[in-house]
Amino acid sequence: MAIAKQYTVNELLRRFQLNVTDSRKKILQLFLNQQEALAHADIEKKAGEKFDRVTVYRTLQTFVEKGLIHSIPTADNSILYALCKDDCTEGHHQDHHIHFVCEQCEKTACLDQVNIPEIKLPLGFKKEKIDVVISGICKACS
Amino acid sequence: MAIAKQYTVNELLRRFQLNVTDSRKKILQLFLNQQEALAHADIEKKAGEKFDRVTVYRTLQTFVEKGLIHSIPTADNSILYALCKDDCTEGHHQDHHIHFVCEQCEKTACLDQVNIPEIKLPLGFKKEKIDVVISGICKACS
DNA sequence: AACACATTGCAACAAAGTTGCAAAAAACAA
DNA sequence: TTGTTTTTTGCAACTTTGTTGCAATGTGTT
Repeated sequence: MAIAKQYTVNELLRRFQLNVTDSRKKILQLFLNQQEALAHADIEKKAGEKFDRVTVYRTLQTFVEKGLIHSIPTADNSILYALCKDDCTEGHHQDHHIHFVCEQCEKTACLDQVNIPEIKLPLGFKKEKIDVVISGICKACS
Repeated sequence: MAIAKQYTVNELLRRFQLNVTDSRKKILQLFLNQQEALAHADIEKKAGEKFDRVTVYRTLQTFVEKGLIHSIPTADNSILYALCKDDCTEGHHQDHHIHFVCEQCEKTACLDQVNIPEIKLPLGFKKEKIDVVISGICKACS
């Protein structure tokens, strides 16, 4: 299901079969307003009025399960979350885009334009999902 | 610097300019005996006699800094460690191999044979480092 | 052996994440 | 709208994970 800006937060939540609540609206809005990926801590801080830490955990988990956002593991052992641009469905994320981590501004973005070339695995290995994280200097910083 | 099995643990530690201690020998031996990547928790458990949690943290950190092992971030927000097969040097890891996570046995391995194809980034982005994690079913499980 | 230096383990702490449960809010039905 | 059911929230208590300072111990060197 595609997440496009023409939908309101309420409409989006409905489309993803989620009850419309305050925390979900605020947190989803955060993602819509934002280019780069967000960490749990960012969300706790930026979500305007403060929600309980537990609520943020549970909201993110729900969003991932329903396919609104996907998670990106990072080198420093934390998880970032970003909106799923398209064809992510409940339980199965198609992250066929790459993630770019800027070493200067430390922001992480999804590069939707870039395709991941086919990678041939040795005999016997079956590929289900591929995650590519490239770090370097982003467009804004160079 | 290449890590080959013909060297003893002691020799390896010396070569990487590390003092030879009990915990370092035991932990390095663990990695040498093992195909797949290890999590901090695995190491605490498997390291025969128990070392303090702090010692394990510090030993792993030292090994990463000196280039004996490299770390692999995982989707469930934990870090795995694996031996560096070759050309990793102090402070700079050349992880030009991919990591494969089996969804069945949950083991993570480095596929050294597989090369990462060139990925063209949009104008303005400068690539420094690339991490590829593929999940699916491994050879042993299929 | 004696020295300098590096490493360890303990304790205390900080941060991150989880669970159960009662209260509050949302959805649903009449 | 009102009442009923179901979902979500926030709190408290807890577990797990990771960090820091420091005294004691171990390692390398002469």
